[in-house]
Amino acid sequence: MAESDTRTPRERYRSQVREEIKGHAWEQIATAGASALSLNAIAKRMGMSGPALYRYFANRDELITELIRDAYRSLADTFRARAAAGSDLAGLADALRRWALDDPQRYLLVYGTPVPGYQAPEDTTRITSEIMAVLLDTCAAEQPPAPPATPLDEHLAEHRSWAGEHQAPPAALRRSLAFWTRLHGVLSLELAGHFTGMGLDPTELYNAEAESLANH
Amino acid sequence: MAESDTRTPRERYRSQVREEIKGHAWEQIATAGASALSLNAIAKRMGMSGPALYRYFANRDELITELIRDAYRSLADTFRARAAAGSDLAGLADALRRWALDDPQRYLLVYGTPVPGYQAPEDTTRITSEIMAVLLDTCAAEQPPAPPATPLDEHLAEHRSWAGEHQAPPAALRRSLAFWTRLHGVLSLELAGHFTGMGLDPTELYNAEAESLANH
DNA sequence: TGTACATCAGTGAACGCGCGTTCACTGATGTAC
DNA sequence: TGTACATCAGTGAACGCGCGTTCACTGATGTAC
Repeated sequence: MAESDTRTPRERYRSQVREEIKGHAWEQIATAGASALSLNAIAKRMGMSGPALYRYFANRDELITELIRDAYRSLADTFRARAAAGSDLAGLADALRRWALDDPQRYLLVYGTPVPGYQAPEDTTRITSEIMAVLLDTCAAEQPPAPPATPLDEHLAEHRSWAGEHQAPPAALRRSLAFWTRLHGVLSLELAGHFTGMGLDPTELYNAEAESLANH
Repeated sequence: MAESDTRTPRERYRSQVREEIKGHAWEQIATAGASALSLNAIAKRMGMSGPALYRYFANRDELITELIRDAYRSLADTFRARAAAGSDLAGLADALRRWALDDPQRYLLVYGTPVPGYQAPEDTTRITSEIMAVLLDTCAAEQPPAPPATPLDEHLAEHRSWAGEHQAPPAALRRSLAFWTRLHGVLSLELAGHFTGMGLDPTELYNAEAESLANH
């Protein structure tokens, strides 16, 4: 595992500071949201002057892009690790929920209201494909008995480019998408605070959806 | 219908300008998002000086609060109108989707990433109750035959404060929540742009969810 | 091992900008007699 | 119908603020001989 680090000390230092900057960026996002992210404020907390950060990121957008990319990556890695450990659909649902609740602002940066005018880097769609591939694998592996065909299956049979080269049957495509949209439905309402004051536990809702997806 | 307007000309003028301000606020939100809403910018577009707006709103937060309230109200009114016209569950799903797509930023202001530090006015929970009441009525009215009891029903039986005085059976509570979370799931992913590049039509997903809710 | 040079991290001053918000004021509109 | 006064919409100047970003610079670190 421990490969020798062939980078020069300067290169190591650079990436170390970059990581530190990103760490402070996440802290700031956690308390004030992504729209309030400020390079000057990060520098101040690091005990540096504002312009110093421009040695590490070309500008504010590049930093945000990097944070978004990392967020996508961490979810994809989480999913892959779970699947590699032999997890079933319910396990993936659990992984998604933990990932979201572990750092709500990270979830919201990816799945919340898009920053207007800002467009995500293109490799995010590639990472999304990775995530969907794990989902498709799992859905295809544990297809429940006799899944009835639905009208949606027809549409998906003709629009399956998002599944890439994956050979999943229509029912698996449909289940993957239902997994994705239903669980995000509970999560996004929960993280936006729409269950507070309703006097019920979103976890119960989430688990019920996950279970219904696993058995249905 | 046409009640006599007992307000003085000045009062009428005031509320007219207030509405005009809100109109420009929505335009601005539509193009740059809620976080970029600026009183000065609104004033400039109206051909007024910045401080003039303080005759109509105490500050920026009060304006945003008013916009959020209006957004909630418009959805509740839409729902009630549909239900009053004898709509079924599928009709409500359609109403929700139209309302969301008609003005995505209005949807996102209510159901998107919350503005950090800002807390919604308390009467929004009351309006949400109105919306849920319409949903519960509809679900209770067209209960599908022999709905099987689920573990979630137990939880909801003990946590039904959000349903107010509504006497809906457990299955109706469950169906209402599923309606709410599943349709928001498709909508929020769609409006955040997570289906672009996937090569499928979110409308098909949405309709399939709506139909599955109506028949199941 | 020591010296000469190049690289590069970080600083401090400065730029223009737009923001929310206050204040004292002008001028038009409405009200009371 | 006309005059005196009060109300109130809107202005312009000013406040302090923090933002992203540039630039010329210092000083430490690494490299070549």
